Amino acid sequence: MANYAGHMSKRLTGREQEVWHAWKRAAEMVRMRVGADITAATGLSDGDFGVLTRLVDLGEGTLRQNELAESMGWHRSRLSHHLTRMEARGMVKRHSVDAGVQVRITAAGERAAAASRPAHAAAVRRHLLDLIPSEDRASLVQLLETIASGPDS
Amino acid sequence: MANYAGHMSKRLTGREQEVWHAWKRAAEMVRMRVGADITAATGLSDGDFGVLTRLVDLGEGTLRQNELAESMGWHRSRLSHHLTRMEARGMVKRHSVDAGVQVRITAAGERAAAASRPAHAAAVRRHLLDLIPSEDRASLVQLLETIASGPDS
DNA sequence: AAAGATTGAAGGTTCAATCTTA
DNA sequence: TAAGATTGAACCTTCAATCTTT
Repeated sequence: MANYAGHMSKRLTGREQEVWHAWKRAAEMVRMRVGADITAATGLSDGDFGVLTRLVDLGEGTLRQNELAESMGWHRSRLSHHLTRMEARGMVKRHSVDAGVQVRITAAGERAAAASRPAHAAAVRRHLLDLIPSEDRASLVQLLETIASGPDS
Repeated sequence: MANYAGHMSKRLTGREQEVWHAWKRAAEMVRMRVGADITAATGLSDGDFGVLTRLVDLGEGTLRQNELAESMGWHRSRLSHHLTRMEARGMVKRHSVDAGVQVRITAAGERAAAASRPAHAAAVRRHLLDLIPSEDRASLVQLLETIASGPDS
């Protein structure tokens, strides 16, 4: 059987493995390092920080739950569980509106987000941004967006 | 206060956020998509697959637990919990040796790894490799390795 | 029916404390 | 003492089933 595009073989070639392993290791390392730094400095998880800052930056304090899920790239149930935990800690409040749920940041959530931004920025710079030569950034973003949009786009 | 290298500001600039969000979204999407495809096709998680194939490819069926943790980029306790679950399912066995633990793949583990390779290769190609232009691969790998090696390297 | 959200159970990850052995 | 490994608790993620509203 022919193999014109390299898509038929039953396992990854050495070159393919090299890309895959480099990708996985880098993604895992950045996730672990940024997560550990943020949690140690602020007590928030990376997910907490993402929720709070999106509410502030995208919605001036409030978003539909579904918009929030979309902007984070999270599935509904994941966000639902996460908001349940954050609501219990007083970071956000939910109330139902037409055909959905509105999520609003609390005063405590705003304080936590504001207080955490410097540590978050420092961690992201240290573990990711500073390691990318500035002349590579634009093309990297384009590639990452292509990857994020997926095979069916 | 001066800001020579862009490292003093208390939050990410728009450009920095663009890189960080693109990175996070791409990493999350690839992880979710590959994970879902593999689990649906084989019943193994991505972690299971990584453990089994490393045992086969790097160690001809057996590795020190510590070497395995290092090659996966995992912390000790994470691997320990994972191996406990895999051992309960009969995929691997552990036995202690000089100053450590030796992990060995079982016959069932070998069968599972072999049976899963095609689905794994297909998922990785579909959700990552096919989306990277081949002329970009070498430079991407180099960048990912720089990122993985971290700020203290 | 379709979209948005929730739930519970099972599996995965982290942190700190502990244990074991060279 | 130091390195390798384990444990339990808390937290996070996934999946499938369910519920609610339009």
